[in-house]
Amino acid sequence: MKQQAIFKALADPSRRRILKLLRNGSKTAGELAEAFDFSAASLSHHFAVLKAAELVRTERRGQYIVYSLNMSVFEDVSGLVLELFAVREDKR
Amino acid sequence: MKQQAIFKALADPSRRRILKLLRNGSKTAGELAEAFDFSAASLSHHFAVLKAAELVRTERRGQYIVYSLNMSVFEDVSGLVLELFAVREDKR
DNA sequence: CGAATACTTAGAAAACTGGCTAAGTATCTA
DNA sequence: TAGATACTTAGCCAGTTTTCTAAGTATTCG
Repeated sequence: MKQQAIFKALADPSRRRILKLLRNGSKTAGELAEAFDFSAASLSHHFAVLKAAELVRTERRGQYIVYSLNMSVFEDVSGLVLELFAVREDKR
Repeated sequence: MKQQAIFKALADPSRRRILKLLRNGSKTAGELAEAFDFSAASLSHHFAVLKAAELVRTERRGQYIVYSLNMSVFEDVSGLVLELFAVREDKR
């Protein structure tokens, strides 16, 4: 789990919006792009950041690339947040 | 609740470390500074970011300034994370 | 094969971040 | 009141991030 990559990915509002758009199911890059004003290239950059954090997974379907939430990282994220506040002996 | 301020504040590893240091109780700016290598001024900047996100509260005690976790925001943060992944009708 | 579609990668500019030093404010103590 | 202590604020600089356009890759279809 790439803690820093995850928090960094979540720091941008557009990327959080992408995650929310994916909550109800996978979407192609193009479908996601419809929700945003900036260029496909900029979107693609955001996808890359989300992928680096393993928050999303991709799958090529013909000429399309389908993005979906990586739910297994969700637990990691929840754990990280808990860890920030939960009282315990310092581990580091 | 300042969503963007919260995610931005959590994006920096030093700031997450500050939060962890505060889990077991309040600390003065000076006590916190002992855990870091950089200048008091830089630390102070990080404190300001955490305060802007309302993740910490401060209280002056004589010449010291005491920092403590603002636990009431903890629920907000958890909620924000849940919201990113939980399936539901898009609200925005 | 060649053109069209769907994305990504590269490279550059503008804005933001995170560090520093120096200077300023608040409080205590002699 | 003067000096020391504990922080914060201001201003600066280097490195990162976010956006764009242009160029490149993968896949489909005629």
